[in-house]
Amino acid sequence: MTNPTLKKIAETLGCSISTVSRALKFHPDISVKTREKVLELANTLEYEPNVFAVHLRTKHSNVIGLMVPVIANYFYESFITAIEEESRKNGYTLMILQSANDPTIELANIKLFRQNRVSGLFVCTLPNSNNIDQLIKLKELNIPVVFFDNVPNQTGIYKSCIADELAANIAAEAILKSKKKQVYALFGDARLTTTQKRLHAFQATILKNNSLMPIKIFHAINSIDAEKQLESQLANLKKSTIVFCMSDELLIGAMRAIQIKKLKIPEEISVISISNGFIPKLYYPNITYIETSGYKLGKLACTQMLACISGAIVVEELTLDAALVEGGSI
Amino acid sequence: MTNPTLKKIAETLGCSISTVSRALKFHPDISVKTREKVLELANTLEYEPNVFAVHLRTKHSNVIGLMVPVIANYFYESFITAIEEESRKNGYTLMILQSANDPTIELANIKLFRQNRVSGLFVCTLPNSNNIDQLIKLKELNIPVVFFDNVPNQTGIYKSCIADELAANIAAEAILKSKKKQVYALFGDARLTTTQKRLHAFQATILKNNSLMPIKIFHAINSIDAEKQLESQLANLKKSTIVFCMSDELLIGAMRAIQIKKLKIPEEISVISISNGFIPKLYYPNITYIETSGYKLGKLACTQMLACISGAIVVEELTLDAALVEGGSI
DNA sequence: AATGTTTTCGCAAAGGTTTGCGAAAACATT
DNA sequence: AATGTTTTCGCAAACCTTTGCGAAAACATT
Repeated sequence: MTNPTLKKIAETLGCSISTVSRALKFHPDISVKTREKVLELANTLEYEPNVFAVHLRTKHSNVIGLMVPVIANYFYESFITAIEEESRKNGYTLMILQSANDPTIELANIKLFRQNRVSGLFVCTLPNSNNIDQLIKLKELNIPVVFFDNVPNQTGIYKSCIADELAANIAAEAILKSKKKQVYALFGDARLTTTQKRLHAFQATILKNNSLMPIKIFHAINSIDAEKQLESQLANLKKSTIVFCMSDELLIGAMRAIQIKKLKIPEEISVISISNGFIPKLYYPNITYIETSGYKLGKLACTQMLACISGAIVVEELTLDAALVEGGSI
Repeated sequence: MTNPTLKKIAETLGCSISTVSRALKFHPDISVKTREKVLELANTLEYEPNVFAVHLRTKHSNVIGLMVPVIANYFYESFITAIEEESRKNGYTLMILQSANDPTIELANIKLFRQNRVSGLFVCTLPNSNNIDQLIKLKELNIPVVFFDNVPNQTGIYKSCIADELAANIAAEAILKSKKKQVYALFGDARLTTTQKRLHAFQATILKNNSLMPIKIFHAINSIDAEKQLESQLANLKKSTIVFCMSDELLIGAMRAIQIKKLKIPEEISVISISNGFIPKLYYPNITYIETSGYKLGKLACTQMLACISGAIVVEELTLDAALVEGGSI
């Protein structure tokens, strides 16, 4: 018998559907004797509740949505890993969609999440997103939304963030402490809130210390861009130079430029980055970095999400700690 | 009005539910006049069909399942990226689960996929999986399963594979051509079918050429293991040595060992790897590699899956091409 | 006007589960 | 035996959509 249902079990057992349903969930109304009978038949038939019917009745599925610009990214993949682990542990499954850096796709994905009545949604918005309103409207449908990484710049929404400011501060302090004579600081897309936060905190720390360190700020949108920009600077490299990268993506580009020039780290050039930790350890000496773990952020965001779903009172903005991990690159 | 339904629209319009349903899908039975009325109200109310009800009725959801040991992996993430793209384009959403190298979780995940009546399932099985039968049984429920990467060693199932043998052959030929005096060949977990295939083809090619090249074969289960094993070999490095890595994971470990020893590539040691292409380009000179694109494999597997779902006759085993990408590491 | 044809729409069932409420059955109390 | 209490279970509605079939309404033909 394929696809056994409550009805079929009831019919073969000569009892009602509701009895079967209740027996299977150990409802006290059902006598032990009939419960045993039901359980036995259900087992041999390998009965499994039809999730579609359950969803229809309960009006929600145990699915958590997750949208990222791209999956194939050192940061997002570790975030996703954490979310998947926690979701599974808590009886949820994960619906993952990429917005592919396209606001149109982003909007279509939001619609999909809405139609699927996800129990909650993790979103990293696009830098050029125009769909924030649509996301906020999900609250009306009782779908909690937790923003992470690139979060909208407004209050009244749930956010789980890297300690962008703290990380940038730590980086700036490490750079000041190094007393290098030239700093090249590579930042990402200026439209991203993470970029803005990191840049602002970075500059603030430098200023606060009244440092006369000559700092050149660059904005690069990807690793190739970073490589090119740094390469042109390295043409006439001064002694005692340190390169700062605000992300793994940029670090990759910077490292390529440095390797092509055959510069020895840290003798001829120093490097420091904000990173997940994976990329810095590919090189030797390991690159010194300020850790911003996507995995830990995922765990943090999950606590926020689960609290939201359970209806608890939730802090709007959670921030993950950041700490310096010494490599040998300074 | 929250959650507008056909019923509500019908009531406010004073017509029947079926009329509304048909009007919304431009059924010819419905007159233009009433259709317009329905459409207008549905628009202002932002009506969206309740997917749960649709699923219950149609007995399937447009969800494709995907199970990998871990998401955070250079190969899988690109595979996932491709699957997500194609799924979205074809109106499917993706349900991603990790088996986390635990057969128990793998089994639980299979159950989840079954319960959710996924339209199809992509699986990379675990090396120590004992759940192959469960996966094959899904066929009875009309759920096509496409195995990829580490595929079971049996016929009668759908597989999308890297050209393991071809890639290993190309690597072996490149190594033979290099005429190096010592070869260290790093292979992965011996229980994986990919490892077995690559090792076998590698050795066959070497043998076929009657080469007297001294080759040392190693098995490493991860990058740290690879690093340690290679490190002990590099202690007394002979001139004219080449290192082969059958995967990115191993390449990372090998490169760490090489960098720690401060060996210059390719002057003091040569490197060649089978890879996705991302890791080899982090270094300079770029590591020469035989490309096995997870992204392309994803696209290939999707064609197989979509054909299966549509009920077409499908070739059981698809194999992706492989080609040498020259870096400067030999 | 009577009959035939087409257009337009509603009834009702099906898909499977859950649950409030009521009823029958079993048992206990006087 | 009559009444009260508890145990045990079934009815039926609700969740929402889809669709075969039949019926009413509108129109055309003779």
